[in-house]
Amino acid sequence: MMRINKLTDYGIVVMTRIADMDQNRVHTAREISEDTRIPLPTVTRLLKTLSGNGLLDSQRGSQGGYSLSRSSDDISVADIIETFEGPIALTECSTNTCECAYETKCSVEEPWQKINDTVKNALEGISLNQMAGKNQNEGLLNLSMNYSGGM
Amino acid sequence: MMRINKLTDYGIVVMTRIADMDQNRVHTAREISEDTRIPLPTVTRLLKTLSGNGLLDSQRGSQGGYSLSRSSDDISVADIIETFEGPIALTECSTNTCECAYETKCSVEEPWQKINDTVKNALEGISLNQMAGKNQNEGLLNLSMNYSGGM
DNA sequence: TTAAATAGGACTAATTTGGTCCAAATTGCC
DNA sequence: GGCAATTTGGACCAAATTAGTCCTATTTAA
Repeated sequence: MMRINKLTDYGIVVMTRIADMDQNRVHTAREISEDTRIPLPTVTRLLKTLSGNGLLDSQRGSQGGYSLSRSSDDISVADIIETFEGPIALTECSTNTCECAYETKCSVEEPWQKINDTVKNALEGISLNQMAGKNQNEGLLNLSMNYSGGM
Repeated sequence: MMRINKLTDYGIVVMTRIADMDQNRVHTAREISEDTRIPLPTVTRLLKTLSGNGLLDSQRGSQGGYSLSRSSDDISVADIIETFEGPIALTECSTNTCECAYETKCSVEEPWQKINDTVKNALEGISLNQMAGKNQNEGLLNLSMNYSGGM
């Protein structure tokens, strides 16, 4: 079904939730778990990953917790996906290590790179801010595709 | 890594290969296997799926084989992906059966639908013809994204 | 000193995926 | 009519990936 992993999905939910929260204080794993109803051990792991990849700042110890490392405008859905799944690459061909067994130079490689770029651009174009509920006015997400006639 | 399944990838390779071949005759599983170097049992299964979903016509018996069911211009990458993986849906939220446990109405649902549509449009915009080697002149793939300011 | 947090990593169960194989049905050809 | 070449349909298993949990160490405020 070509979908992102469940944990990645959760990660986006968690990030969205944090973006919706008070930016002036940190939020604990327990708080986020209760809020999202995602089990605590799982939330803990998500937050560790997000923090380890620089999307969240963490503060240890009592009164510690997590907060966005930068403005929700500056965090994209692609950022979060890549945190959990590595570089966005729909096929091996989309990476630099494409080694198609069946031919010296496979013909689908180049098209795949373009397809991949398109998907990547789409995901980079959506900010966490747009995902968050505090911006529920419509019209924030206005992606559109243009298939231009020329190169 | 958010990638399509290997079998789907193979499926695209197989379809591309068939599109590159002589359209005036059918092609056997064995022929395609030798051509793509994908093991025969696997190719067999791919072709069955593709034929069962209407992307290929099949002719049984001696001298039988497979051929494109319609012009390579009219077959998109999305068609092939959906054949193997079902409807393109990056998350549960992208489907109609979204049942986010953590809230009555999850805030990320609507954005996900738009993200999904964007990706889907991108994949629908690439035809098999564009993937095939016979059109190796550049400039055939010219997807671009427009982030318009308004709704 | 203690309690409340995060950090790091190991571990297992569940699910998905990839790949193979077999028997049946169909069709052309001798 | 019989044989050989095909597709069809489905079962099956091994491998890989993913999801989820748990334990211990470290940090920090009160």
